[in-house]
Order: sequence, then structure tokens, then C-alpha cells
Amino acid sequence: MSDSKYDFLKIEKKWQKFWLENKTFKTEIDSKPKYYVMDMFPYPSGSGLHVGHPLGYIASDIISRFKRLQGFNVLHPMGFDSFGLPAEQYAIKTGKHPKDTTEENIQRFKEQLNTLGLSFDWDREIKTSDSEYYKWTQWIFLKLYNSFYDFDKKIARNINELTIPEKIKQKEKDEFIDSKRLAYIDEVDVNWCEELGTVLSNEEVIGGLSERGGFPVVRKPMKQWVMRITNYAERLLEDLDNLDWPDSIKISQKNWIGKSEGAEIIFNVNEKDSIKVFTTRPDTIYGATYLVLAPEHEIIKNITTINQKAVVENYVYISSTKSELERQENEKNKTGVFTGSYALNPISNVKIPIWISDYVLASYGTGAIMAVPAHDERDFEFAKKFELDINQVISHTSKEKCFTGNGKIINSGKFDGLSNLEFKDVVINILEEKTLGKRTINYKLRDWIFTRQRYWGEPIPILHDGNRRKSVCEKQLPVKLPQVESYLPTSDGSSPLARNSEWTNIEINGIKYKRETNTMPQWAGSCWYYLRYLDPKNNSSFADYDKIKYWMPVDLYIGGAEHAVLHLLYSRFWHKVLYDLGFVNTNEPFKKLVNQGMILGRSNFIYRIKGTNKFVSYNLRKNYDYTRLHVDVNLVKNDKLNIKKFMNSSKEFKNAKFILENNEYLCGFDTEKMSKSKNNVVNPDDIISKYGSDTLRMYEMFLGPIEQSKPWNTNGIEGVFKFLNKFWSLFHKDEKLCISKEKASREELKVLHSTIKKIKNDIERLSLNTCISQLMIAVNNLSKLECNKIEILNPLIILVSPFAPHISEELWEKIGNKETISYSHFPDYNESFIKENDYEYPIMINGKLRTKARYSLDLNNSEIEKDILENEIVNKWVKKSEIKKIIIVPNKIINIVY
RNA sequence: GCGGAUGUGGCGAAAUUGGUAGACGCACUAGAUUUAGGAUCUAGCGCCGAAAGGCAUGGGGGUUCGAGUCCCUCCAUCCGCACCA
Repeated sequence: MSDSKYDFLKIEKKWQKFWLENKTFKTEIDSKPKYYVMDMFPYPSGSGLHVGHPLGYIASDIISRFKRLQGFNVLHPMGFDSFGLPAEQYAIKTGKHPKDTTEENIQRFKEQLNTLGLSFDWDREIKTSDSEYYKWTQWIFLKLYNSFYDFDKKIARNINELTIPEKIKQKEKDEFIDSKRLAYIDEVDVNWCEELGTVLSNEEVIGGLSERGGFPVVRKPMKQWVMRITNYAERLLEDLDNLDWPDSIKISQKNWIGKSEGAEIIFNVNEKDSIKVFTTRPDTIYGATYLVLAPEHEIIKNITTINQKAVVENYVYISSTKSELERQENEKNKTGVFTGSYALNPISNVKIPIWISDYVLASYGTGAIMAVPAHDERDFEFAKKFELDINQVISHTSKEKCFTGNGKIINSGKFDGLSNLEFKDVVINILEEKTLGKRTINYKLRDWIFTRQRYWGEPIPILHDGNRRKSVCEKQLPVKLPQVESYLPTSDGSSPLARNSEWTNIEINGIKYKRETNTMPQWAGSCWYYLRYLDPKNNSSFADYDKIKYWMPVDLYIGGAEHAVLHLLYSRFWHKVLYDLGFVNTNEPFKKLVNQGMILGRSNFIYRIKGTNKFVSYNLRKNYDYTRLHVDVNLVKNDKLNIKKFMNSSKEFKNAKFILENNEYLCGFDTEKMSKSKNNVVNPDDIISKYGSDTLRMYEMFLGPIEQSKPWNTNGIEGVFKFLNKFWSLFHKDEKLCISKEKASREELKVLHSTIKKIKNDIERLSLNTCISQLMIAVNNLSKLECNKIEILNPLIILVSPFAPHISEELWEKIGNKETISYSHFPDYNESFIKENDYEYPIMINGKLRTKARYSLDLNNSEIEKDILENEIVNKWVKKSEIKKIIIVPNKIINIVY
């Protein structure tokens, strides 16, 4: 009767095939309410999935299946972010076309995803490297290129609607228009990574090294495409408030945008020259004892005195050769030089020296500051080092010499005695009157450098004609990636595409153009993929507006926190532009965001006694001089080493000896990233072949809350496997299907209904680990009751199905249901079955449970019972006259206070 | 340095609003079954204590009849950001 054992391999294959062939999860617009659940799509890397990757996919799948059962029309798509550096690096090494390797990897990913029983609508699959997909990425690029931001109306508008100053020459007109476009070319200092042969965005540089590969990055001026994301800074910031996102992500974005309110103040140097500084502390203006310019500041050459010329030029030169990383090393030891010139403080009319230092960044504010050493730590350090004046202008009792808090104004002429917060406004008003300054808002956010000198990315659909440009007309899209001889970047820093002159040179209406040879960054494709899922095969637009109106916004977006400021900020930006231009109906793309935690590896260690081939068990190791070695986690179970397998695993260990404790070899353990070198990679395929994917799905959820990072530990998996076997056994007796049509007892109904209630609540608040516990309790209770009644089992299968879909479908079919589970409904619960007949209350006296005494009463609605309480219980434990009050928490507790 | 998250048994962890802390699972212990191993079932399992009872949610303090939960303070770990004026 092999047929009636829980043969998970057979069952899972059967249903995976069924779902694919019948397109069970195909979705179309209909009259039902919609629910859009999405995962961050993967980059199809060559190494396939490890056990940590599917965590989010499993969670989103459970939600999808649950919402379908609740009667929602659920959109749950998947795709691949298939442009990217690794495929290109691999192509450089092997000469294999990235398209081919990417395609192979995608096939492998899809197979792996399908063995997990994920309910994706594969008809909506997208790949960002498909020309039918990037056609629309290019189209959106052109929309950005042909738009400007109208600060009065606070929306993006078509560039044709831009008001252009009258009576200017064509060239100036073009320049003016270009200065407003949301996508524009600029000569900018970029993060150039020699090793990768490309420019990186600020977000891709971490501590002066490239995010991918960790190669050094230097600043270098280059012509680049840039996205004017800064125009949207305020909206990107404001709209965060209405999103149901984790606070940590909102705060990261807030910090990244970095809004600060303050003032621009003009310090005159001489008749022609003046310096504009940005400060958030105009209230400390009387304490400004010197100015500091960034070494890149343009005015330096005008104001440097002859005496100082040599030192200044030297300093400026040295700064320009320093990388970001080297500059950061100076944080505690500031450097700088005096220009020889002085500027006039516009409020106090005091002359103060002008210095240059690289602690002032050219890219923030105006690239110049007024230094207030008494109330700013950086200025304080600089002033101390170069013996500049320190004037305290805010009174404080702090022992620190440098005080950055609030207080009363002092040493500030007639303004003494004001609070510094009041004075801030006063100063700005005076400056505005004198036209020597104004209220300003500054953002840390920089415009987004959008070009990469790579092959494997979207070509930018622009044609060049000398200094002028022309966008490729929409009908000509997509601009397809051409074949090239080599994928290596060229030595002059231009893209590999420049090698293909046939592709690069193009003639339209007799005019010769050169194509833009740079490509878009990897973020481009992922900026809008959630929209393409809605209408993936549309030829005439990126997605039909009615479909967008029906499905948007994404109700739940699950993915890793590493995209907090990159992908999530860029796609919000693009979405807002599309919203302004009338292509989408919501101003934000993702309503609710959940970050799944990373799954780390759990490494195991063995302890070799130095100079021997003898290994000592974990707790005995301190008695020896040992070295710690990683041991393959697949040779270890519950931290006990399988010695036989271990000895056979390599020649080196064939004759190994062991010092055991209690006849076993115990391994040490630690949590580290999963990696081959640490021997701690667990492959989902192995787990599936041993326990099945239903077990894997449930166990991944059972590990803990999905938001939390946690180490993978295969130790507990048997518990979930046992649960599925028990669940299967509920339906079987002596390996034969055995179910009954009898009416369920009250006790059985209670188990069922309280489970429904708990599961419904817990799925909705994404507490999937407690759901599994609840199902375990239900199955345990029902098997104790030997319940095999269809009245209970039918709904129970539905409860289990989002978590373990294969076994559920199989049992569902076996017990005679004609349609698949997807056609059924999530059962409702009835509170009256859940309630006990008799309530049992612990009686607390003065907050302490002195006794295990309990009493059966229904205190929720009966006055009479309260009398019984007073007469029978209260008098037994405390005198009625001493009682101050009786606190009754319905269904929970009675607390008598005396 | 700034910001965020976390801290509960041997381990993973529960505990919507303050209401019998440790559900559920792993590991462990004992018993049943079994030729043995495995599997399954039953019972036990925070710490101290023979028991009664006492002590326990990183440490210290507070609010409350009652605190893992709220407030203050300190400590540890992890993750971001980092000269942003």
C-alpha cells in the first residue's frame, strides 16, 4: 500500500506538474477585489539558490494563497533582474555571451523555484534584459529626458511646456532646456572604478570602495547622464509618512535625502568677490571667526594673496589627487591653508580670515562654510589646530568647550539675551532685508549618475550630432544591444559598445549621428518592473492604463533591507514622474513593505590537537593545544559529528583519531555568512529530497519572525516533518484512507474554530511562525481525539494549504473534493464554539496568585455570579470589608485588591 | 560619533490592548513497543529546594493591585550612515 504512505516526492511532483500545466495561478482582471503581492525579483546568479534565498518567496506565497482563499483576485508574479555585472564579468573571462549564461541561470532558478511549490503566474514572467522589456525602460528614459520639474505646480511636465526666456540664441535656448530636463548630460566628478572599468553611483560606493568587488574608487570628471532626482527630494521625503513601511527603511531614506533647513549668507570679500555659505545655525553668526572653502571652490584663485599662492596651489593639488577614502582618514586630523584674504561678516561687520580645507565638501551646500568653533565640533578642532579665534555666543554650563545645544545668545551685540531659536529668525530676516542672505533648504541627496561604461545593460536611446542631441524616436525603440568583439571596457573609459562602429554610426534624413554608447545602471530595469507585470506582453504601451488602475498599488512588497536606499528610492522617483505625466494612478508604488531577514549559515567546528591527526570533542578541547577547523555541516547532526562519514569524506581524515565525550564527538558552532569556504552552505534541493518542499516551506517559516535575521539550523526540521506525517495520518488507518461523515463533537469543533481564528489573525499580521505552531497544536489535539471526521478535516486542509500546498491538494483530492483548493474559501470561525462552557478564573489577591484556586463562573454578563464571587470566594480569602476593589479582566483574571 | 534593531530555558522561539511568562518545536531524561538500530507512543523538562515555597524575561531604578510589555538609566550584540556645516 505504498499509495497511502506520505510519499512526498511523488505528491509534490504530481501537483507541481498539475499547477504548471493547468496554469492554476493565471490571473486576469475580474470583478473580485484585487491583491497584489510581489517579491523583489532575483538577479539570476550562476550559483543557484541556497536555503536562505526563498524565505521571502515562501512568505509571499503563503500570503498569496491565503488571499486567494479569502476571495481576492491575487496577482503574484515573478521575473528576473537579468542585466548585471557578474554575467558580464563571466563573459569577459570566457567569451560566452551574457545572454546565453543568463538564460541558463534563469532556467535553473525557475526549476528551483517551482520545486518549492510557489504559486507564480509564469505567464507574466519578465526579464529586464529582454528587448521587449527594455524597450519600455528606454521609453521611460525618454519621458524623463523630455520632462522638467515645475516647482510652482510641484509636478513634472512635458519639456514643450517649459517657459523659455525670450530673445535668446538657439544655443542658449538649448542649454536652458537641458538645464531643466529630468535626464541630462553633465560633466561631473564621478566615482570611477578602474578595476570594473565603470562609473558607480554614490550609493554603490561604500567607504571609498566599490560595493561589488571592493575595488578602489577615485573621483574623476566625466561626461555622464544624470537623473535630476533632487527635484523630487521634498516629495520623496514627505510621502514617506503615508507608507506602511518599516521605520528603519523610512529613516534610512530620510537620512539619505538629508533635508536641512537653514540660510545662505553672503560674506563680501572685496568689490567683486563674495562668498556664499550655507549654515543651519545662522543664530551663531557672531561666533563665526573664519570661513572655510572646499579645495574645489572656484573663488580660490581670485582671492588667494600672492604670499599664500604657493601653499594654496599645493594644497588644492594634493586634495585633488586624494580619493574619498583618503580624505575620510583625516577626520580626526584636519588639514588646511590660509588664503591670505578676509571676508566681512554681514551682521557683525567683523573681518574674518578665509581658509581652505578638505573637511568642507564641494558637493554639499555652497561648498563654503562659516566656521563657528565655539558651537561646532569640526570647526572647533580646526580652530584649535590652527590657533584661530573661538568666540562663545550661546551661554551654557556644559564642561565641554564646544557646545552644540540651545541656549541664550551672548556676545552678540544688541541681540544678547534672546533665545538662539528666536535669534535664528531675526538673523535671517535682517539678511533678507539687506539682500545678503536668505532662508534655504539643503538636501544631502545628489542627482543620480545614470550611465555605466558596460556592455550588459540597456542602451541609452540618444543620438549625438556634435554637441547637439536627439532622442531616438519612440517608433524606433527598442535600441537593441549589438554584438561586440569584446566585453571589456575600453581604455579611455568608454563603453564596449563603442567598438561596434557599424552600430554606433547612424544616418537619419541625411544627417550623421553617433549613438550614445553608455548603458544604463542595473537599477533601471528594476525601477518599474512592478508595472510591466500588469501587462507584460503589451506592444503599444508599457502597461494598459485600465490594468494599472485595477492593480496598483502593490499591496505587499517583500524583499531584503539592502535595497533600503537604492532600488526603493529610485523606483519611487520614477513612479512619481510617471504619475505626474499621467501614466499611473498612484503617487507611490509600494503600499506595504516587509523586509525579510537574512538567513545566515551555522558553521560547525572540530578541534584538531596541534601536530596530530587527533580531534577532541567540543567540551574537552580546553585541555589541549588545538586548532579549530570548519567541518562540513552535512556531516553533522545536532552538533554531533558522524564520525564514519567524516572519515570517509577525505583521505586526510581516513586515519583520524577522536577523543569523545559520552561516546560522542560534539562540534562547536558559530553563525557566519553562508559560503562554500566555511562549509556551511545548505542547498534547498538536498532538504527537499530528504523531507520534501512542504517541510522546507513550513520549516523556513517556523524558524522565527520573517523580519528577523537568523542562522539556518537544520536541527529542528524533524518536528515539522513529523507534523506533516501526523497530518497525513489523520486521514489514514493502517495505511488506508479512513474518514467519517459523522457529526463533529463540540470538543472537535472547538479545536477547529480556535485554529481558524488564530491562523486568520496571525497570517494577517505576518506572524507565520506562530501559525505553524497553531497548526501543530490542532493536529496533535485532533489525533488525540482520533478525529477523522470530514466536517473537521475539510476545513483543516484549507488551513494547512497555504503553508504546505502539495500535501493539502493531495488529501483534498483523496477525500473526494472535485475542484482544487484554489476554488474553495477560507473557513469562517464561530466564536461560540471557541468559548468554554465553564470559565476558569485564576483568583489573584493584591496582584499575587497565592493559590491555585480557581472558580467556574461566567462573570461576563451575570450580576448574580458576582454575588457568588463575593460571598463564596472573597470571604474565603479576605474579609469583604477590607476589599478596596475587585478587578475583573474578562476571560482572564480576577484580582482582589485590599 | 550619529541613527536603527535586538537582548526571555541547553537551543530556535511564544506571549494583539499591561493580566497565571516560557505556547510550539529541537535537544535531553525515563518508560512502552522492537532481535537491534530507526520509527512511533506516553510522561518529565527555567533555576534553587526533599517539600512547602522562593527566585527568574541583559543590569539598576520608577509608575501600577499587577510590568517581558510603559517611563528613566546603564551594559552587550548586530546592522546602517559617517567631516552633510
